[in-house]
Amino acid sequence: MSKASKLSRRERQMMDVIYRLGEASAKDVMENIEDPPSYSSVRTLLRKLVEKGHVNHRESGLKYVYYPLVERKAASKSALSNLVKTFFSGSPLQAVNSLLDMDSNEISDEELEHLQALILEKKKENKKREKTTAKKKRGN
Amino acid sequence: MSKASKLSRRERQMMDVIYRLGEASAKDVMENIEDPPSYSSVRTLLRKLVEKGHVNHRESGLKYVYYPLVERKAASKSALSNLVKTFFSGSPLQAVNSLLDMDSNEISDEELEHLQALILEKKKENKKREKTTAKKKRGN
DNA sequence: CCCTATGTGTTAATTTTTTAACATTGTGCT
DNA sequence: AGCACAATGTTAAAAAATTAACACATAGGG
Repeated sequence: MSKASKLSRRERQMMDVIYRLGEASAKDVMENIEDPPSYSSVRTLLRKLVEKGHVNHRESGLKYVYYPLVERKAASKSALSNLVKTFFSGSPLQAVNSLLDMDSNEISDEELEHLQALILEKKKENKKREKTTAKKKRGN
Repeated sequence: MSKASKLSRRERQMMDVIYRLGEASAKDVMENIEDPPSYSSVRTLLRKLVEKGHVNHRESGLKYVYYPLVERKAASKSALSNLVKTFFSGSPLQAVNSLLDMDSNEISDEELEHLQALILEKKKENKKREKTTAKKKRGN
């Protein structure tokens, strides 16, 4: 399992905020949690996240700004993969389906075309794979 | 925020297992958590999840089988929506992109065509929306 | 019937998480 | 310099989560 699965509830909420904002001060974090704990708690937890190696901070003027140590991209992949396993029987496609169906979601023509291009690429890959599979069969 | 964000670490792990399996006995849950707590703990937590209204159980022979009270579909949407906000700037499309790129992921031609069909539908919807927007503009 | 295996229920101790209170530090302004 | 402000650091109390230990119930095999 990934690091993420070991986070306590508050730690998880805070990591989410940090990923969402890219980087965040204690104040930022607090303002972006619903039902936030006290400022003091936020700071304590941030320090704990540093200790545990989930984030680091740099000084920015007076204050600290915290940023994740696992890159957003890597973290998102891991999170997605987890979600797909949990809710979509391990099929990313089912997840895609669900995403496209999300209302509140107006995808522009441009974006749709980009997607189409991606799909075409995938199809090409499939054809390639087909060939090599055929080769193998002949080999047997 | 959704119910899910209030779960403790163990509770979250257990809910994940229950969603993944559809339904699960205490033993099932335990066997599907890495670094699992003791059997006793699992049972205690399951009872807590019942109290809190996250799951219910039915008797199956001797044992209890637990199932989620929020349907998988609803829960998955909520989880996806969250993940999209956290890691993809609120753009489901970016998430789709990432999903399609997940290696370990061979999508069949059939599935790809299904996706293409979906995209075409979306495009149609866009055209419709364009029209109504145009109307509005004339109205102003 | 009796024993064992496999369940659950209850309770209390332990550990971790969360919170609050107080101390300290540095900057900028008057 | 002296004050107010906005930060962080430290410590200990309070609350919540996690664990373990023990009690009880029932089915099945010998």
